[in-house]
Amino acid sequence: MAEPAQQAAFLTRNTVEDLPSGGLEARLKAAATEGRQLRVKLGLDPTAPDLHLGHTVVLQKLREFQDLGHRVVLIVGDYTARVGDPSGRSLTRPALSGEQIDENAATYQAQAFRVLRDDPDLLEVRRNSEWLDMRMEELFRLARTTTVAQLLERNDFAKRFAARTPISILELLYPLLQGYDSVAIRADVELGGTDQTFNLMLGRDVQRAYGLPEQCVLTVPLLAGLDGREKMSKSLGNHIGVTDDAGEMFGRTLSLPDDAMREWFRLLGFDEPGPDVGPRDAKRALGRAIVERFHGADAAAAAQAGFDRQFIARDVPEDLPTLVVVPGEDGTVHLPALIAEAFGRSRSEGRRLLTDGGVRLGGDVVRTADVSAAEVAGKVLQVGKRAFTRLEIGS
RNA sequence: GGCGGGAUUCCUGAGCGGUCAAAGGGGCGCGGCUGUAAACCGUGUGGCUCUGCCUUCGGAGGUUCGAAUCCUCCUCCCGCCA
Repeated sequence: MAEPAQQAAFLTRNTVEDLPSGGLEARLKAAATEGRQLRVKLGLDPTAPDLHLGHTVVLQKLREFQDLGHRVVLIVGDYTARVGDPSGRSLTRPALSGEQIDENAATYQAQAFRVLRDDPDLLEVRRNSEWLDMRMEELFRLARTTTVAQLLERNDFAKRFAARTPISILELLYPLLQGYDSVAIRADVELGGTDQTFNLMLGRDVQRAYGLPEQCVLTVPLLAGLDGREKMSKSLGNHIGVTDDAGEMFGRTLSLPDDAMREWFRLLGFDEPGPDVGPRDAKRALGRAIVERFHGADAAAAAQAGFDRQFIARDVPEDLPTLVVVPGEDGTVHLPALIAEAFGRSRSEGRRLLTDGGVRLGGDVVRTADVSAAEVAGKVLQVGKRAFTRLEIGS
């Protein structure tokens, strides 16, 4: 294992804050003296089933800890998810069922393993229902550790309080529950996005109140979404899922605004291309690197080839699905119906697409709703630039 | 407990009782220019058996020839006072 100072320098690369300042190095030294691994905590609430690239930034950092021999403790927030996080505007977010949480949790773990090393010495997966399903008495003890004033220091809360928008008690309790996780697993370090700084720091207070050493806090920047503005989030639809297929990953990456590209390279841990590489090629390199990480080099090459074929050569992709068409009695087919069936849109939308010139048949724009069966047989129906299906006549 | 405000289509946010499937903006779709970038331009954005018809404006009733718009009750949200 490398010297603590070197480790600290390596681990704080591309992070925003290391709190308290220099705390990580001190902790690494102490651990080295005691001859033990650090316990590095990350909590994830299994509220949505899939991880995206944004999550992998912090996972990547955890992986670095693992590579240095430290132990990652991944906490699946099954209990907190069950309560239903009331923050944000999603007033109607329903508390998830136990089964659904179990399912999500399993998916999470599987996806996290695409980044983390699944080695029992280096990874421990825990669920916070193990300790959060506590007696009132214990909750009282936890609640005594923190004052309302402390909680209101959080920017988020402060703003809402000032603006007189509602803050539920449950929301106030959330940071405490998260902090208790740190107590339960005796975290040496906790990681999170910059939006988690307050919660992570509060974990220190909670640990202290329980007579434990306080964890160090390491925050990583939030990865911007595909729009280049908001942080990546599934609900904003600006994400790339870690389970997306290779072509999807590559294509979506290319839609990233240039401004956000540098940051993506950095946060995702890829080497930036030199200054002589133009933005177009740099982004293609980024796309390949991303696909390669999750699907391998062959898939990355194939994804790029497929992309070039489809969008540069304007050719139809390989392996397109076939839709069997049954003509009407008069021997014609109704295109809006086909569009609806093939691409999951409504017939009305299909009609609009036709009049807007967004539909191609065998490469040529069609604007008529009804065409003869002979005209469509064996041809490729295309909507927009991305949706294709081959048409075959059936009976 | 008292008083007041609100619930509109993906989001936001307009909406004299008829001309409202419902303004504007955002987002998104399609088209153009391009590098599936940005910026910009055009266009569309409930459904359908589509010159019309059907279902939508928190829920249930009611008034009316006619209601997103008026009344009643209900549910939920918010603020102020206690």
